[in-house]
Amino acid sequence: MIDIQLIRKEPDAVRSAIDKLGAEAPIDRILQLDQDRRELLQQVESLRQERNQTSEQIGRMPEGPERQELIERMRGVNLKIGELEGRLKGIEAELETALYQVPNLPHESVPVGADESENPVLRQEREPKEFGFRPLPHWELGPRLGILDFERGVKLSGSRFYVLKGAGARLQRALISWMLDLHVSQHGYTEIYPPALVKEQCMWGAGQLPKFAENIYRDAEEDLWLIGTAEIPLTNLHRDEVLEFDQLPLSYAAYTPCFRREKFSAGRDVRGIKRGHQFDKVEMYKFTAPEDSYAALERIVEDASDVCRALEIPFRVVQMVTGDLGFTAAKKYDLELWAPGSQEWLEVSSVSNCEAFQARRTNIRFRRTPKAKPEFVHTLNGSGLALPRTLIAVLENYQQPDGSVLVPAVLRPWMGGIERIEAAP
RNA sequence: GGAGGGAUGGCCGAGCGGCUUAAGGCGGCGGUCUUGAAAACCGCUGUGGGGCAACCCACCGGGGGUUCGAAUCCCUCUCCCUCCGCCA
Repeated sequence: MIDIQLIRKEPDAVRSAIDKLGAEAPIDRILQLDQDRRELLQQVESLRQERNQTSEQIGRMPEGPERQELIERMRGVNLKIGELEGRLKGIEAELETALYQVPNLPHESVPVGADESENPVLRQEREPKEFGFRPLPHWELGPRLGILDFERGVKLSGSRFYVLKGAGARLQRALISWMLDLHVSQHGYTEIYPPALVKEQCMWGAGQLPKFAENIYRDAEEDLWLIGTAEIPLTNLHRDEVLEFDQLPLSYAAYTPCFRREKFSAGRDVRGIKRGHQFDKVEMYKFTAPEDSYAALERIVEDASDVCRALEIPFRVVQMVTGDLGFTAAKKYDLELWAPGSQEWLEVSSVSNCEAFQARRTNIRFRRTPKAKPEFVHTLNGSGLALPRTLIAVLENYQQPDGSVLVPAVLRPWMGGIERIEAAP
């Protein structure tokens, strides 16, 4: 959430920032509730002060009519306190609900735009190569090679599920291990294996709730929710902690499965493995001091870019305009790999600086000096990378005229030396 | 799933319903002493909120209740520990 102080002090700036997002937020209601809350709070506190002082006095008094009279009076004061507290509680609950609905505000450097069609492409590395034949989309290539089975995926779990088999399954596993090793040994991340089921509180903390409730799977009996991204457990890893300044930045890399209902994408990308209900992802995550977060954002884009570079597949970096920032990001970039068979740029990574938005929701702070007041950290996340789409890009870019697929050189050590994936005879 | 035990400040650990404004200790910070350090002694040592100054309010795992007054009594939930059952 954003800082209530900011809403209180500069409501017009907040309103215009939310306009740029193309979003809506109950700013007027928040201002009213905030004012009501403070007025009530002062009344309640002065009554409580009276009760505390009088009760102490009663404790010291001998039995007698005077003491009884004070006790009687305090009964009345208590009644009043109870009534005011009830009202205060209601207002605070409503205020919190309203604050949780306010999206993060865009950083001043983010270009204003209505939607994704206005996202500028910042740069591109490598040109799509000439194949000399018509490159196949992965949904044809995979089944022909016997490494991708849609029918059996549907048999097991319904639409948007598939089975990877043989060299296909191994290729994904190789990608996961290689990416994690790259981030851990070359980019300074600490590997984390987090739970894929988390409490509802974690969903609010990471900003998945309240907006994306329809897209989340959850257990009907327990308070356990399936993560749509490792960003969720990683955000909450340090919930309610006060970190030391010299610990920062904390950099984590995690491999997890991700689960999404895809209710918002009904009918879109139904072919292939581009958008499923379950997919794997390697995620990068950082906790930084506020003044360092924008340098860290660029750093994560580079870390994700290194993956694309090493795979020797054309990719580009796209900046999200204000209208495409989503709920939690103040600034966001996407990385897209070229898929020559599908003939499209595939979003394989999304890199965001959430500033203090998630830290405020999860109460994650740090102290500059041992005596200093705790401040909220900044949090950043970026895919590094999403597996199915990376797999698509590898298969489609490395396909050969004879229908086989070469294994990218960097992956061969993780593939037991296999250099080429060929259809079983 | 069943039975029992527990949860108190950064840590350990006391706490008959009212001088608890949470004892005491450890650790940490500052000071005195010292050439310096140690020791000793003295003081300070949480978070959030409101006023934005003095100050006030809340917080003893969470929530609710009893009372003029709750760390303390009652209900409930969560987590941890021990044992039993089940289990990859």
